[in-house]
Amino acid sequence: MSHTIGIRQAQKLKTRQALLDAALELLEHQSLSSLGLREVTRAAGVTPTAFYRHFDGTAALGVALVEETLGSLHGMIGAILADTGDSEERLDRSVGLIARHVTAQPAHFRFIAREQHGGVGQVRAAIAAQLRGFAEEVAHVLGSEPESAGWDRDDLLMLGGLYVDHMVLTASALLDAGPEGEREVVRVARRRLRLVTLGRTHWLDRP
Amino acid sequence: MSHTIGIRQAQKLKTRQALLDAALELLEHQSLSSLGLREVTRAAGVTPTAFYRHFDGTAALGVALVEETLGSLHGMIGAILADTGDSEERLDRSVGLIARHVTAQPAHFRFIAREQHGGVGQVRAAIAAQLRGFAEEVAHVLGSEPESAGWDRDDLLMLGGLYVDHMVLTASALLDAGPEGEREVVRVARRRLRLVTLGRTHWLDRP
DNA sequence: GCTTTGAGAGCACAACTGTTCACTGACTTT
DNA sequence: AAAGTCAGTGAACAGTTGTGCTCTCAAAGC
Repeated sequence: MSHTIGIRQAQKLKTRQALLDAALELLEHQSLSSLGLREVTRAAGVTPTAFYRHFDGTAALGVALVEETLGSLHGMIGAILADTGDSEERLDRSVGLIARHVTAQPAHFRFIAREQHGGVGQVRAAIAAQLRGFAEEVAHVLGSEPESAGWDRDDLLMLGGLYVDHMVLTASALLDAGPEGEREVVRVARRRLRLVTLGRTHWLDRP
Repeated sequence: MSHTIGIRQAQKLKTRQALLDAALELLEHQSLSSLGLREVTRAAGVTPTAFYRHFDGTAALGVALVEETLGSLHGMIGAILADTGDSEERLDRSVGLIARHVTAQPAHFRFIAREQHGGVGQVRAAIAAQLRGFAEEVAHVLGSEPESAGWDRDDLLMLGGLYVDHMVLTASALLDAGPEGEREVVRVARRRLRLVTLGRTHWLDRP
Protein backbone atom coordinates (compact mmCIF):
# COMPACT_ATOMS: atom_id res chain seq x y z
CA MET A 1 0.00 0.00 0.00
CA SER A 2 1.10 3.53 -0.68
CA HIS A 3 0.88 6.56 1.55
CA THR A 4 0.87 9.04 -1.31
CA ILE A 5 -2.52 10.25 -2.44
CA GLY A 6 -3.34 10.85 -6.07
CA ILE A 7 -3.28 14.35 -7.47
CA ARG A 8 -6.99 14.05 -7.96
CA GLN A 9 -7.75 13.44 -4.30
CA ALA A 10 -5.28 16.16 -3.41
CA GLN A 11 -7.23 18.66 -5.50
CA LYS A 12 -10.43 17.58 -3.84
CA LEU A 13 -8.95 18.17 -0.40
CA LYS A 14 -7.72 21.55 -1.59
CA THR A 15 -11.17 22.78 -2.60
CA ARG A 16 -12.62 21.29 0.55
CA GLN A 17 -10.17 23.35 2.54
CA ALA A 18 -10.98 26.41 0.43
CA LEU A 19 -14.63 25.96 1.37
CA LEU A 20 -13.80 25.63 5.06
CA ASP A 21 -11.55 28.69 5.00
CA ALA A 22 -14.08 30.80 3.13
CA ALA A 23 -16.83 29.75 5.52
CA LEU A 24 -14.75 30.53 8.58
CA GLU A 25 -14.04 34.01 7.31
CA LEU A 26 -17.69 34.68 6.55
CA LEU A 27 -18.66 33.38 9.98
CA GLU A 28 -16.73 36.14 11.67
CA HIS A 29 -19.66 38.50 11.22
CA GLN A 30 -22.63 36.16 11.25
CA SER A 31 -23.69 32.82 12.65
CA LEU A 32 -23.87 29.47 10.94
CA SER A 33 -27.64 29.32 10.67
CA SER A 34 -27.58 32.36 8.40
CA LEU A 35 -24.63 31.22 6.32
CA GLY A 36 -25.66 30.61 2.73
CA LEU A 37 -24.32 27.74 0.70
CA ARG A 38 -23.92 29.97 -2.34
CA GLU A 39 -22.24 32.61 -0.26
CA VAL A 40 -19.57 30.12 0.72
CA THR A 41 -18.96 28.78 -2.76
CA ARG A 42 -18.74 32.30 -4.16
CA ALA A 43 -16.08 33.22 -1.61
CA ALA A 44 -14.22 29.98 -2.25
CA GLY A 45 -14.31 30.44 -6.03
CA VAL A 46 -16.35 27.37 -6.86
CA THR A 47 -19.82 26.75 -8.25
CA PRO A 48 -22.67 26.04 -5.84
CA THR A 49 -23.05 22.50 -7.11
CA ALA A 50 -19.45 21.65 -6.25
CA PHE A 51 -20.33 22.18 -2.60
CA TYR A 52 -22.34 18.97 -2.50
CA ARG A 53 -19.29 16.90 -3.43
CA HIS A 54 -17.93 17.72 0.03
CA PHE A 55 -20.79 18.41 2.41
CA ASP A 56 -24.48 17.65 2.67
CA GLY A 57 -25.21 21.24 3.62
CA THR A 58 -23.96 24.10 5.76
CA ALA A 59 -24.66 22.14 8.95
CA ALA A 60 -22.24 19.39 7.93
CA LEU A 61 -19.67 22.02 7.05
CA GLY A 62 -20.11 23.42 10.54
CA VAL A 63 -19.41 20.05 12.11
CA ALA A 64 -16.26 19.77 10.01
CA LEU A 65 -15.17 23.18 11.27
CA VAL A 66 -15.65 22.04 14.85
CA GLU A 67 -13.44 19.08 14.14
CA GLU A 68 -10.80 21.26 12.53
CA THR A 69 -10.74 23.70 15.43
CA LEU A 70 -10.93 21.46 18.46
CA GLY A 71 -9.73 18.14 17.13
CA SER A 72 -6.14 19.28 17.05
CA LEU A 73 -6.24 20.58 20.60
CA HIS A 74 -6.49 17.21 22.32
CA GLY A 75 -3.37 16.22 24.14
CA MET A 76 -2.35 19.84 24.41
CA ILE A 77 -4.27 19.89 27.70
CA GLY A 78 -1.66 17.67 29.24
CA ALA A 79 1.14 19.88 27.95
CA ILE A 80 -0.46 22.89 29.62
CA LEU A 81 -1.27 21.36 32.97
CA ALA A 82 1.47 18.78 33.44
CA ASP A 83 4.27 21.32 33.30
CA THR A 84 6.44 21.78 36.32
CA GLY A 85 6.46 24.85 38.51
CA ASP A 86 4.38 25.95 41.46
CA SER A 87 0.62 26.17 40.98
CA GLU A 88 0.47 29.97 40.84
CA GLU A 89 3.02 30.10 38.04
CA ARG A 90 1.49 27.25 36.15
CA LEU A 91 -1.88 28.91 36.33
CA ASP A 92 -0.64 32.20 34.93
CA ARG A 93 1.12 30.34 32.16
CA SER A 94 -2.07 28.49 31.23
CA VAL A 95 -4.00 31.70 30.77
CA GLY A 96 -1.17 33.20 28.75
CA LEU A 97 -1.10 30.17 26.51
CA ILE A 98 -4.81 30.36 25.88
CA ALA A 99 -4.54 34.04 25.08
CA ARG A 100 -1.78 33.37 22.58
CA HIS A 101 -3.76 30.62 20.91
CA VAL A 102 -6.84 32.78 20.61
CA THR A 103 -5.02 35.77 19.16
CA ALA A 104 -3.18 33.47 16.76
CA GLN A 105 -6.37 32.09 15.23
CA PRO A 106 -9.27 34.28 16.35
CA ALA A 107 -11.76 33.13 13.74
CA HIS A 108 -11.69 29.52 14.88
CA PHE A 109 -12.34 30.36 18.50
CA ARG A 110 -14.98 32.93 17.66
CA PHE A 111 -16.76 30.24 15.72
CA ILE A 112 -16.72 27.85 18.65
CA ALA A 113 -17.89 30.46 21.14
CA ARG A 114 -20.68 31.51 18.80
CA GLU A 115 -21.96 28.10 17.83
CA GLN A 116 -21.64 26.53 21.28
CA HIS A 117 -25.14 27.84 21.94
CA GLY A 118 -26.01 28.58 18.31
CA GLY A 119 -29.02 27.65 16.24
CA VAL A 120 -27.73 24.49 14.57
CA GLY A 121 -28.29 21.41 16.69
CA GLN A 122 -25.73 19.14 15.03
CA VAL A 123 -22.96 21.66 15.56
CA ARG A 124 -23.98 22.32 19.15
CA ALA A 125 -23.81 18.59 19.79
CA ALA A 126 -20.39 18.29 18.15
CA ILE A 127 -18.97 21.12 20.24
CA ALA A 128 -20.49 19.76 23.42
CA ALA A 129 -18.95 16.35 22.75
CA GLN A 130 -15.51 17.86 22.20
CA LEU A 131 -15.72 20.02 25.30
CA ARG A 132 -16.83 17.06 27.37
CA GLY A 133 -13.75 15.27 26.10
CA PHE A 134 -11.59 18.15 27.22
CA ALA A 135 -13.22 18.19 30.64
CA GLU A 136 -12.44 14.50 31.02
CA GLU A 137 -8.84 15.04 29.99
CA VAL A 138 -8.44 17.84 32.49
CA ALA A 139 -10.09 15.73 35.16
CA HIS A 140 -7.70 12.90 34.40
CA VAL A 141 -4.63 15.11 34.70
CA LEU A 142 -5.90 16.72 37.88
CA GLY A 143 -6.67 13.34 39.34
CA SER A 144 -3.06 12.22 39.03
CA GLU A 145 -1.80 15.14 41.09
CA PRO A 146 -1.06 14.90 44.80
CA GLU A 147 -3.43 17.82 45.53
CA SER A 148 -6.33 15.64 44.41
CA ALA A 149 -5.94 12.91 47.00
CA GLY A 150 -9.35 11.96 48.33
CA TRP A 151 -11.28 13.43 45.43
CA ASP A 152 -13.86 11.22 43.78
CA ARG A 153 -14.27 10.97 40.04
CA ASP A 154 -17.46 13.01 40.01
CA ASP A 155 -15.91 15.99 41.72
CA LEU A 156 -12.90 15.86 39.46
CA LEU A 157 -15.16 15.99 36.43
CA MET A 158 -17.01 18.92 37.91
CA LEU A 159 -13.74 20.78 38.38
CA GLY A 160 -12.51 19.84 34.92
CA GLY A 161 -15.71 21.18 33.40
CA LEU A 162 -15.33 24.36 35.39
CA TYR A 163 -11.84 24.90 34.00
CA VAL A 164 -12.93 24.17 30.44
CA ASP A 165 -15.93 26.48 30.61
CA HIS A 166 -13.69 29.14 32.05
CA MET A 167 -11.30 28.66 29.15
CA VAL A 168 -14.05 29.11 26.57
CA LEU A 169 -15.41 32.13 28.39
CA THR A 170 -11.98 33.68 28.48
CA ALA A 171 -11.45 33.07 24.79
CA SER A 172 -14.75 34.73 23.99
CA ALA A 173 -13.97 37.68 26.24
CA LEU A 174 -10.61 38.14 24.55
CA LEU A 175 -12.28 38.26 21.16
CA ASP A 176 -14.86 40.80 22.32
CA ALA A 177 -12.27 42.94 24.01
CA GLY A 178 -9.97 43.47 21.07
CA PRO A 179 -6.24 44.13 21.31
CA GLU A 180 -6.47 47.09 23.68
CA GLY A 181 -8.58 45.32 26.29
CA GLU A 182 -6.64 42.09 26.16
CA ARG A 183 -4.43 42.77 29.18
CA GLU A 184 -7.42 43.50 31.40
CA VAL A 185 -9.24 40.34 30.31
CA VAL A 186 -6.17 38.25 31.02
CA ARG A 187 -5.81 39.90 34.44
CA VAL A 188 -9.39 39.11 35.45
CA ALA A 189 -9.19 35.59 33.99
CA ARG A 190 -6.13 34.87 36.12
CA ARG A 191 -7.80 36.11 39.29
CA ARG A 192 -10.86 34.04 38.58
CA LEU A 193 -8.75 30.98 37.98
CA ARG A 194 -6.86 31.64 41.18
CA LEU A 195 -10.10 31.80 43.13
CA VAL A 196 -11.31 28.51 41.69
CA THR A 197 -7.98 26.88 42.45
CA LEU A 198 -8.19 28.23 45.97
CA GLY A 199 -11.58 26.61 46.33
CA ARG A 200 -10.03 23.41 45.08
CA THR A 201 -7.37 23.28 47.76
CA HIS A 202 -10.03 23.66 50.48
CA TRP A 203 -12.62 21.37 48.92
CA LEU A 204 -12.09 18.61 51.44
CA ASP A 205 -11.80 20.87 54.49
CA ARG A 206 -15.49 20.77 55.16
CA PRO A 207 -16.89 18.91 58.16
CA MET B 1 -52.00 65.08 32.07
CA SER B 2 -53.51 61.66 31.90
CA HIS B 3 -51.94 58.29 32.57
CA THR B 4 -54.34 56.43 30.32
CA ILE B 5 -53.09 55.73 26.83
CA GLY B 6 -55.35 56.04 23.83
CA ILE B 7 -56.84 52.95 22.26
CA ARG B 8 -54.74 53.69 19.22
CA GLN B 9 -51.45 53.50 21.07
CA ALA B 10 -52.71 50.44 22.89
CA GLN B 11 -53.26 48.66 19.58
CA LYS B 12 -49.79 49.62 18.48
CA LEU B 13 -48.29 48.14 21.61
CA LYS B 14 -50.32 45.03 21.07
CA THR B 15 -48.95 44.38 17.57
CA ARG B 16 -45.48 45.26 18.80
CA GLN B 17 -45.83 42.58 21.44
CA ALA B 18 -47.18 40.16 18.85
CA LEU B 19 -44.03 40.74 16.80
CA LEU B 20 -41.80 40.17 19.82
CA ASP B 21 -43.64 37.00 20.81
CA ALA B 22 -43.58 35.59 17.30
CA ALA B 23 -39.88 36.36 16.96
CA LEU B 24 -39.04 34.72 20.26
CA GLU B 25 -40.81 31.55 19.25
CA LEU B 26 -39.04 31.44 15.91
CA LEU B 27 -35.70 32.04 17.62
CA GLU B 28 -36.00 28.80 19.53
CA HIS B 29 -34.62 26.90 16.56
CA GLN B 30 -32.40 29.46 14.85
CA SER B 31 -30.35 32.51 15.65
CA LEU B 32 -31.17 36.14 15.16
CA SER B 33 -28.89 36.72 12.21
CA SER B 34 -30.92 34.27 10.17
CA LEU B 35 -34.30 35.52 11.33
CA GLY B 36 -36.24 36.99 8.42
CA LEU B 37 -38.36 40.09 8.77
CA ARG B 38 -41.12 38.55 6.70
CA GLU B 39 -40.93 35.36 8.67
CA VAL B 40 -41.71 37.29 11.83
CA THR B 41 -44.58 39.30 10.38
CA ARG B 42 -46.09 36.15 8.90
CA ALA B 43 -46.05 34.45 12.29
CA ALA B 44 -47.43 37.56 13.97
CA GLY B 45 -50.23 37.94 11.46
CA VAL B 46 -49.19 41.32 10.07
CA THR B 47 -47.91 42.56 6.74
CA PRO B 48 -44.16 43.01 6.27
CA THR B 49 -44.50 46.76 5.94
CA ALA B 50 -46.12 47.05 9.35
CA PHE B 51 -42.88 45.83 10.87
CA TYR B 52 -41.14 49.11 10.10
CA ARG B 53 -43.59 51.04 12.25
CA HIS B 54 -42.02 49.37 15.27
CA PHE B 55 -38.42 48.43 14.47
CA ASP B 56 -35.75 49.45 12.01
CA GLY B 57 -34.92 45.82 11.33
CA THR B 58 -34.44 42.49 13.00
CA ALA B 59 -31.40 43.77 14.91
CA ALA B 60 -33.48 46.43 16.65
CA LEU B 61 -36.08 43.80 17.47
CA GLY B 62 -33.32 41.74 19.04
CA VAL B 63 -32.28 44.61 21.27
CA ALA B 64 -35.89 45.03 22.37
CA LEU B 65 -36.01 41.33 23.24
CA VAL B 66 -32.90 41.70 25.38
CA GLU B 67 -34.59 44.53 27.21
CA GLU B 68 -37.74 42.49 27.71
CA THR B 69 -35.86 39.48 29.04
CA LEU B 70 -33.25 41.01 31.28
CA GLY B 71 -34.69 44.42 32.06
CA SER B 72 -37.23 42.96 34.46
CA LEU B 73 -34.65 40.94 36.35
CA HIS B 74 -32.86 43.85 37.97
CA GLY B 75 -33.46 44.11 41.65
CA MET B 76 -34.27 40.43 41.80
CA ILE B 77 -30.57 39.85 42.42
CA GLY B 78 -30.92 41.42 45.82
CA ALA B 79 -33.93 39.28 46.64
CA ILE B 80 -31.94 36.15 45.85
CA LEU B 81 -28.76 36.98 47.68
CA ALA B 82 -29.96 39.10 50.57
CA ASP B 83 -32.13 36.38 52.05
CA THR B 84 -31.33 35.07 55.48
CA GLY B 85 -30.03 31.60 56.17
CA ASP B 86 -26.57 30.09 56.22
CA SER B 87 -24.50 30.34 53.07
CA GLU B 88 -24.88 26.72 52.06
CA GLU B 89 -28.65 26.93 52.18
CA ARG B 90 -28.75 30.27 50.45
CA LEU B 91 -26.59 28.96 47.68
CA ASP B 92 -28.78 25.96 47.02
CA ARG B 93 -31.81 28.19 47.00
CA SER B 94 -30.23 30.51 44.43
CA VAL B 95 -29.63 27.70 41.99
CA GLY B 96 -33.15 26.40 42.50
CA LEU B 97 -34.57 29.83 41.81
CA ILE B 98 -32.62 30.16 38.59
CA ALA B 99 -33.75 26.72 37.51
CA ARG B 100 -37.37 27.63 38.16
CA HIS B 101 -37.04 30.87 36.22
CA VAL B 102 -35.45 29.14 33.26
CA THR B 103 -38.02 26.39 33.04
CA ALA B 104 -40.80 28.96 33.41
CA GLN B 105 -39.71 30.95 30.36
CA PRO B 106 -37.20 28.87 28.44
CA ALA B 107 -37.41 30.79 25.19
CA HIS B 108 -36.24 34.04 26.75
CA PHE B 109 -33.17 32.50 28.35
CA ARG B 110 -32.33 30.45 25.29
CA PHE B 111 -32.36 33.66 23.32
CA ILE B 112 -29.94 35.34 25.71
CA ALA B 113 -27.56 32.39 25.83
CA ARG B 114 -27.60 32.15 22.05
CA GLU B 115 -27.13 35.79 21.21
CA GLN B 116 -24.62 36.53 23.95
CA HIS B 117 -21.95 35.48 21.49
CA GLY B 118 -24.16 35.63 18.39
CA GLY B 119 -23.64 37.28 15.06
CA VAL B 120 -25.43 40.58 15.64
CA GLY B 121 -23.17 43.18 17.22
CA GLN B 122 -25.87 45.48 18.55
CA VAL B 123 -27.53 42.64 20.41
CA ARG B 124 -24.26 41.32 21.79
CA ALA B 125 -23.52 44.78 23.12
CA ALA B 126 -26.96 45.09 24.70
CA ILE B 127 -26.60 41.76 26.48
CA ALA B 128 -23.08 42.55 27.63
CA ALA B 129 -24.27 45.83 29.09
CA GLN B 130 -27.09 44.15 30.99
CA LEU B 131 -24.86 41.39 32.34
CA ARG B 132 -22.27 43.93 33.44
CA GLY B 133 -25.08 45.65 35.32
CA PHE B 134 -25.95 42.38 37.04
CA ALA B 135 -22.33 41.76 37.94
CA GLU B 136 -22.20 45.18 39.57
CA GLU B 137 -25.38 44.53 41.50
CA VAL B 138 -24.04 41.21 42.77
CA ALA B 139 -20.75 42.86 43.67
CA HIS B 140 -22.62 45.54 45.59
CA VAL B 141 -24.62 43.02 47.59
CA LEU B 142 -21.58 40.88 48.30
CA GLY B 143 -19.64 43.96 49.39
CA SER B 144 -22.13 44.71 52.11
CA GLU B 145 -21.70 41.31 53.72
CA PRO B 146 -19.38 40.67 56.66
CA GLU B 147 -17.58 37.92 54.71
CA SER B 148 -16.30 40.56 52.31
CA ALA B 149 -14.34 42.61 54.83
CA GLY B 150 -11.02 43.58 53.34
CA TRP B 151 -12.06 42.96 49.72
CA ASP B 152 -11.38 45.71 47.24
CA ARG B 153 -13.87 46.83 44.63
CA ASP B 154 -11.98 45.18 41.80
CA ASP B 155 -12.04 41.74 43.38
CA LEU B 156 -15.71 42.07 44.25
CA LEU B 157 -16.50 42.83 40.63
CA MET B 158 -14.45 39.86 39.54
CA LEU B 159 -16.43 37.62 41.87
CA GLY B 160 -19.75 39.17 40.80
CA GLY B 161 -18.90 38.51 37.17
CA LEU B 162 -18.00 34.94 38.02
CA TYR B 163 -21.37 34.37 39.65
CA VAL B 164 -23.25 35.96 36.75
CA ASP B 165 -21.38 33.98 34.11
CA HIS B 166 -22.04 30.86 36.11
CA MET B 167 -25.72 31.73 36.18
CA VAL B 168 -25.90 32.13 32.40
CA LEU B 169 -23.95 28.93 31.87
CA THR B 170 -26.29 27.06 34.17
CA ALA B 171 -29.33 28.42 32.37
CA SER B 172 -27.94 27.30 29.03
CA ALA B 173 -27.04 23.88 30.40
CA LEU B 174 -30.56 23.46 31.75
CA LEU B 175 -32.03 24.23 28.34
CA ASP B 176 -29.72 21.79 26.58
CA ALA B 177 -30.35 19.06 29.13
CA GLY B 178 -34.13 18.97 28.87
CA PRO B 179 -36.45 17.91 31.67
CA GLU B 180 -34.83 14.55 32.36
CA GLY B 181 -31.31 15.90 32.80
CA GLU B 182 -32.38 18.87 34.88
CA ARG B 183 -31.63 17.32 38.26
CA GLU B 184 -28.08 16.44 37.26
CA VAL B 185 -27.38 19.93 35.91
CA VAL B 186 -28.66 21.49 39.12
CA ARG B 187 -26.52 19.12 41.17
CA VAL B 188 -23.34 20.02 39.30
CA ALA B 189 -24.18 23.73 39.30
CA ARG B 190 -24.53 23.66 43.08
CA ARG B 191 -21.20 21.93 43.56
CA ARG B 192 -19.51 24.42 41.27
CA LEU B 193 -21.03 27.30 43.13
CA ARG B 194 -19.94 25.76 46.42
CA LEU B 195 -16.37 25.51 45.19
CA VAL B 196 -16.35 29.15 44.09
CA THR B 197 -17.80 30.23 47.40
CA LEU B 198 -15.16 28.18 49.17
CA GLY B 199 -12.50 30.01 47.22
CA ARG B 200 -14.13 33.25 48.27
CA THR B 201 -13.86 32.52 51.97
CA HIS B 202 -10.13 31.81 51.63
CA TRP B 203 -9.36 34.63 49.19
CA LEU B 204 -7.55 36.73 51.78
CA ASP B 205 -5.68 33.82 53.43
CA ARG B 206 -2.75 34.14 51.09
CA PRO B 207 0.60 35.45 52.33
C1' DG C 1 -68.01 68.18 12.94
C1' DC C 2 -63.95 68.82 10.24
C1' DT C 3 -59.12 68.12 9.60
C1' DT C 4 -54.96 65.78 10.60
C1' DT C 5 -52.42 61.79 11.84
C1' DG C 6 -50.42 57.37 11.47
C1' DA C 7 -50.84 52.03 11.86
C1' DG C 8 -51.35 48.82 8.75
C1' DA C 9 -52.66 46.79 3.89
C1' DG C 10 -51.56 45.77 -0.82
C1' DC C 11 -48.65 45.57 -4.66
C1' DA C 12 -44.34 45.67 -7.05
C1' DC C 13 -39.47 45.23 -7.62
C1' DA C 14 -34.85 43.20 -8.19
C1' DA C 15 -31.87 40.18 -5.82
C1' DC C 16 -30.95 36.14 -3.77
C1' DT C 17 -31.65 31.37 -1.98
C1' DG C 18 -31.11 25.72 -2.08
C1' DT C 19 -31.41 21.96 -5.14
C1' DT C 20 -31.85 19.32 -9.64
C1' DC C 21 -30.02 17.91 -14.01
C1' DA C 22 -27.16 16.70 -17.91
C1' DC C 23 -22.56 17.54 -19.14
C1' DT C 24 -17.35 18.01 -19.59
C1' DG C 25 -12.69 16.60 -19.32
C1' DA C 26 -8.69 15.51 -16.45
C1' DC C 27 -7.20 11.79 -13.75
C1' DT C 28 -7.19 6.62 -12.55
C1' DT C 29 -7.51 1.93 -13.43
C1' DT C 30 -7.03 -2.01 -16.19
C1' DA D 1 -4.08 2.61 -25.18
C1' DA D 2 -8.90 2.09 -23.99
C1' DA D 3 -12.52 2.37 -20.51
C1' DG D 4 -14.23 4.16 -16.39
C1' DT D 5 -14.54 7.47 -12.55
C1' DC D 6 -15.91 11.66 -10.55
C1' DA D 7 -14.73 16.79 -9.12
C1' DG D 8 -16.41 20.69 -10.90
C1' DT D 9 -19.45 23.40 -14.58
C1' DG D 10 -23.51 25.93 -16.34
C1' DA D 11 -28.23 26.52 -16.85
C1' DA D 12 -32.67 26.30 -14.91
C1' DC D 13 -36.25 25.82 -11.24
C1' DA D 14 -39.59 27.65 -7.88
C1' DG D 15 -39.34 30.20 -3.44
C1' DT D 16 -37.99 33.59 -0.58
C1' DT D 17 -35.98 37.83 0.89
C1' DG D 18 -35.81 43.25 2.22
C1' DT D 19 -37.64 47.53 0.96
C1' DG D 20 -40.02 50.99 -1.74
C1' DC D 21 -44.49 53.20 -3.03
C1' DT D 22 -49.38 54.44 -2.76
C1' DC D 23 -53.60 53.81 -0.42
C1' DT D 24 -57.15 53.27 3.39
C1' DC D 25 -59.72 54.44 7.25
C1' DA D 26 -60.22 54.62 12.27
C1' DA D 27 -58.57 57.32 16.08
C1' DA D 28 -56.94 61.91 17.80
C1' DG D 29 -56.92 66.87 17.99
C1' DC D 30 -59.11 71.14 17.17
